[in-house]
Amino acid sequence: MIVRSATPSDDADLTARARIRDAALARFAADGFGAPLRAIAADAGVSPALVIHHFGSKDGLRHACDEQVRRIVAEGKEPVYGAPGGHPDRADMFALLADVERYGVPTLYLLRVFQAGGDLARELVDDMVELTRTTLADGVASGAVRPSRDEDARARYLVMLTLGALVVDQALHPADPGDTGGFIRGYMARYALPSAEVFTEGLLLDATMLDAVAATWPAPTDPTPTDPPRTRT
Amino acid sequence: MIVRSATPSDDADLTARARIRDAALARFAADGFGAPLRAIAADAGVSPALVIHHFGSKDGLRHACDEQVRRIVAEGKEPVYGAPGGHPDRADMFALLADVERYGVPTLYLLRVFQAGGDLARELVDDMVELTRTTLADGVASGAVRPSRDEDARARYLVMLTLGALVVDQALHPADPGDTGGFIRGYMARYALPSAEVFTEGLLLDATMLDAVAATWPAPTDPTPTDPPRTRT
DNA sequence: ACAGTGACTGAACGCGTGTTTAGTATCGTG
DNA sequence: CACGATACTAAACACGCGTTCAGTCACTGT
Repeated sequence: MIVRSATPSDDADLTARARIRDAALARFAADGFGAPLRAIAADAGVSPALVIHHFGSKDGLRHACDEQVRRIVAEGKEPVYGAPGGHPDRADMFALLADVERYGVPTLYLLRVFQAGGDLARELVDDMVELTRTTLADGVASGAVRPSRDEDARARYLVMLTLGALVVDQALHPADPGDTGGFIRGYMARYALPSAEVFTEGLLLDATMLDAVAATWPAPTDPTPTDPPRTRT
Repeated sequence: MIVRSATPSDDADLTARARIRDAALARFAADGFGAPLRAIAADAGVSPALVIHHFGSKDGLRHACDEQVRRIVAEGKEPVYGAPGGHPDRADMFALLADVERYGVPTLYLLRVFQAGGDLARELVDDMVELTRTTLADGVASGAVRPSRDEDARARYLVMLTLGALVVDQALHPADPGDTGGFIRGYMARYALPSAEVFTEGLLLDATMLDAVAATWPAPTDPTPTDPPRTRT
């Protein structure tokens, strides 16, 4: 059993283990998960062997980074969403966005996660879809959001759209590792206006394409099989 | 020139160089650009040394694949857009989409390109942005598309959104290498409806967020194109 | 004082990578 | 036929990777 009596839990962030983890987070965020272990060790000022000693393997290090960023996300989400199932507070959300310098590295790390795919990415996307779904449902109930023919599909699609744009933007114009917050601010400066525009006003003025699409890929009927198989055309 | 024969494999009548190129295209599409040269050589039924002999290096092979997919895109675009600068024909566009089985591998290859970033990705995205810009301008002129406060930014944002969703969807749910068309059809089945819905009807019912965003990030008064920030060290 | 334990390192190992080399078969052309 | 160029391969090479190993150091409990 390992007991860390000499160091308080808060000082744990100063241990070599934490230094390695943070260096890996930054490296992975900057260069992707193909970044060499030796580079991470050099960033942390330790030998490659020590990384293995503390984390067992590169996968173990990756896992520790995942857990760390999960922790950061949870603690950043907490003031915005309050208790689990709570509703987002927009003022706190903007405050969080303004504090983007603090969350720049974890954000870029997450973009690398979504870029690379894998189990954690699927899990996080599912979480975001669920969060978006409930938030949109609240909006629909309060009259702020237009109802959809398929709320689940819309929530997932919106997550894929916004996440994907961030991922590709990062792939196309890699963020300066020294100014991780600049990436987010630049993204906002470029896309905030068209984003707000498209999502409030729409894009197409006539519904011919929507009708054609709705006829070709109809929305799923109610999950209860009491409805007739024929959906509205 | 080349006559297809009833050989067990359609590749048998291609030259080794073309066979290697096609094998690389499929491998890169399936596994990304980190795919080992030896695997590509095995797929093509040749030795790794022959790949180098024909393409000089792995980068050379990658470049040949880029050129090939560029050719395929051009010849697929030609009946839809006609002469350079022509306007898209929607009927031909749907015909092209129906022929997705034929273009499945090049499409997935392109998604890998956008996922990995790099010069080709930037170039292709710029092309697509330009194409989208003119197409949207036509739509605005004909009254089919709503005007924007910043047409350039909107065109770029729409390209990033739709491309990004495809890239992330592929990263999260890798396509079956044996059924590359299934990925596209599945994507359509899942997202065509919410896509058409969002882009014709919009999402938000009141413009408070749009107003706030327009005040924080106003549209450029002068239509000077915003150059992407080059912050590489 | 003294074993014990964990942090830590330099050097090496095994492996997979892209690439090179030397050599063989095959083809086109004088 | 002769011969040079091309297609092609087996084997080896050089290198970077994650990982292992043997050993040193510092600290801790008995």
